[in-house]
Amino acid sequence: RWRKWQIRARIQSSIDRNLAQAMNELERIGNLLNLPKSVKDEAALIYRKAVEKGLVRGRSIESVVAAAIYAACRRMKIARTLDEISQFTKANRKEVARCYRLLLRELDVEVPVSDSKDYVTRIGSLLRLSGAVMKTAAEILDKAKNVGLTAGKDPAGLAAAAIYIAALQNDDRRTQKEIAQVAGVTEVTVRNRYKELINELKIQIPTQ
Amino acid sequence: MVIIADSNVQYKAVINIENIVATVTLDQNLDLYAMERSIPNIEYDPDQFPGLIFRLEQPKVTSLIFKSGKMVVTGAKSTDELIKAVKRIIRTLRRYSIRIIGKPKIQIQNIVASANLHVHVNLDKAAFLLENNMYEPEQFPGLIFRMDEPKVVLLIFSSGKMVITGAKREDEVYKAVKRIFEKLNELECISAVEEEEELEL
DNA sequence: ATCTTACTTTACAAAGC
DNA sequence: GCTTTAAAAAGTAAGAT
Repeated sequence: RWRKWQIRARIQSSIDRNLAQAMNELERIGNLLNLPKSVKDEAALIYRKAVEKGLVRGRSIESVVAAAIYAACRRMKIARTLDEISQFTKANRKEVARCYRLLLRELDVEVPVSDSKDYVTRIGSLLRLSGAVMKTAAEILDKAKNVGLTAGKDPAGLAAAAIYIAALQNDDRRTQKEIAQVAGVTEVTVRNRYKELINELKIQIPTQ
Repeated sequence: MVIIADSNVQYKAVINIENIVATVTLDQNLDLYAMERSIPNIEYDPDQFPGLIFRLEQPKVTSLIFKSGKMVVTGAKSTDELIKAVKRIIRTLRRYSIRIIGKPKIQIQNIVASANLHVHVNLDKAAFLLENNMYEPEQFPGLIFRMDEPKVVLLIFSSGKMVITGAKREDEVYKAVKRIFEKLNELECISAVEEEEELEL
């Protein structure tokens, strides 16, 4: 009936208004994170699903947008931590993480387990490392995963340690400090992962 | 501590009940201000939290007491300990001339347990094959699995150790551990722990 | 560099904001 | 949703020594 059509139209317009505001936020945060258009498009798709399912009610548009961005990054294999993303919102990491979990549970969005090799790409580009170093780091991470060294560990910390080793092996020494900083982990974590990788994978470090 | 050994499958789990959360209902209202005045070592700050905090040393539990006469008791490691603790709490209240009428109704709301399967668990594979799971190593090292029957949540670590929570009866804990072992085994997400490693624990 | 303390996750109730 | 309580798992973090 007319009434029903009217209700539907009203709901649609509220969704449209929400989407319009969300797309602005998405564009803003996405640009601050230097995300490619493909990731922003993917995040927009995820966000649209969330609004249509009414998941944004009672939550800030901004934190759901941030969660959608995080999910999109994971799907597109563009490494960004929840901390990096939430720093551009008024919400904290915990709130964005809460929204992310909601998206995972309520939407049919498949998100692969985060891959430390994606962080090699991320850290590598920030430090302008050579392809050779990144390739070596990726190989180290593959071996580590095969022997069960990576389970439960922060992929950013694993990638940082692998890069530290790979850089040494390729005569392009980087300090644990600079790697830790761009990876978003502490030096202690890099050191711990480093020791473990060296010992368990029997990696020889060029002595200097 | 309960050790379960099953001859059919090579299944050996060490299970520990770590914490029981229960509610206790006293059919009467309580004057928390009067209690705070007369009972020593009590915390009561209604601006911060509506409940009064009372810690019992033996058995070591903590109870939150509300003016409605309802309480929450946490920290017990067994049902016996929980019942003993509730009796002592009420005896203590009476000792400080707080009138308690009738007998308390105790309801277990949640049981938290830990278990060790003594195997390595391939979390990446489990995350891919198990339903209703979440594995976000950036956020937390354990895989979170929501089991339907018994309805509990398990935090599974690659070491084969785990946390089981959400159970309302102890047998649900044992059932859940047995079930997750069988499930992980069927999905081939389990591998033996080296004897050397086994010994160090 | 290593130690200690503390926070991440899970479930659950209570009464009130 | 938050506040408070308890407890485990393993990883990470922060501040002190």
